[in-house]
Amino acid sequence: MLPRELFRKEPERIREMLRARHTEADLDRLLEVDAAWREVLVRVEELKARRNAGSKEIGKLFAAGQREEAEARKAEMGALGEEIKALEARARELEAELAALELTIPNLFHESVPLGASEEDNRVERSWGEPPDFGFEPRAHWDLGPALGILDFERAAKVAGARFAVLRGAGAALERALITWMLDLHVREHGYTEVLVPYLVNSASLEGTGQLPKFADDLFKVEGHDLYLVPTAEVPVTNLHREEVLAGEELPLRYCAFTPCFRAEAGSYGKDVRGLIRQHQFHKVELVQIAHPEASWELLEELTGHAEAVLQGLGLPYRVVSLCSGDLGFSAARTYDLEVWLPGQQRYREISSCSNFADFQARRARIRFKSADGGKARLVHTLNGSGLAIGRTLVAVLENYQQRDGSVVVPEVLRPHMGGLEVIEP
RNA sequence: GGAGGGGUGGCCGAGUGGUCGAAGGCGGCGGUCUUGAAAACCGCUGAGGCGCAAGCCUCCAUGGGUUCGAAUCCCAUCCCCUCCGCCA
Repeated sequence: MLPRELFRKEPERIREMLRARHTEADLDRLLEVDAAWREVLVRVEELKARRNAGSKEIGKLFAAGQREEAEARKAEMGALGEEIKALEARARELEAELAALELTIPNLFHESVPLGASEEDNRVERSWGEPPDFGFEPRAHWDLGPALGILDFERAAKVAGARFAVLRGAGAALERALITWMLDLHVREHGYTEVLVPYLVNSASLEGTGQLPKFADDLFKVEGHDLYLVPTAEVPVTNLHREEVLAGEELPLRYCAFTPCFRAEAGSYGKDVRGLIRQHQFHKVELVQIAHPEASWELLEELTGHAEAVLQGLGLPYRVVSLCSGDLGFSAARTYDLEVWLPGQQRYREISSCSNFADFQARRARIRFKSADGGKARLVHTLNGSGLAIGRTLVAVLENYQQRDGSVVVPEVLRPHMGGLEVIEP
């Protein structure tokens, strides 16, 4: 959500942003409704001021025993009340429409964001590691996994449907090792506080971080309840501090959380239908920071580094990409994607997305801070990034550590978490 | 699921129809005192919106209603606590 002043004072800036994002929003209607709402509001408040003064007088007249005079005023105020009620209803209507429109406007983006229409225009910032040279034709994980007996898509389809997977034996252990190792790394090396949060969240939380109202189709909703399966830990973790005023000194708050993530993936039919890349349910270790506005851009670099440290620790080649204006998420002001090399597909694939939302989420979720030296409460900046998506990391490990005979070497850092296992064999 | 109790400012807590945006306390800020600090004492200290401005309007869980006037009365919903039931 953007500040209303901005719509009023600099609508052209917003129009320009919408163009650069290659997205549509009814800004004209928003401006029209805003003007109408303010007009009605001024009239309502005038009438209310009169009624308040009148009512106060009635109290005094009764106290003074002037009953007749008081009754006359009562009749007068009664008529006023009817008028107020009608105008107020109109004002409420307009404000509701304004609020709804406001939620459909995406965030302004940082000046460093490259302009462009699609992921073709994203900018590669740097890369790390070399794609391995196998000396044989590397296989994709959807061949490797089932052959090793650690991945079963068919039985997953039977118990749930498409876009689900069953991990088995060393596969399940590998997933679990990745989760534990990543959490430990962020907690012990990077100074994050681990939190374990609800996997079902209410609609207020989803509005706070920007998934609702625009992206309801991407979510799984629990029938008969105001509850949704979390699409990412970003939602419960950022909303931990919704409607709070934090102490400036304790910023930044750094949280990491492991959660399953559930996504309906509506509109991605036919995309990544094979393998673990795009699932209705996957695991993710998420990093969330709640920051002082002056520190957030630097913290985005830092947080991205924390996610990179995971890939480096696992020895997985990757590159860092700046999302262009057209590819940027609705709430993000700037995003770095980490893309890991997948030998089975001979391409880089997104494995982490690290964003600064500036005050966009904070305004929706009313997360503010106050400095010890007084002053007004100000909006915080929020950031988050995957550190990392576990399923895709498992894919990357299988494909990058495969051997000619179809076995997979376990990355060294994970071995202590897998009972010392060094190689996954059929 | 059943019965009962409750949701008030950064926090705790009083307030059952008008003078209440709300006592008191804690915390915070400023001051007096002090070499400095603590203690003590004094003062200040909620948020949002509209308006060029003076100023006005909202906000006591949320949404409706009654009334000239609602934190206070009525209805609905949500959340928390206690007990009972069920249950990993």
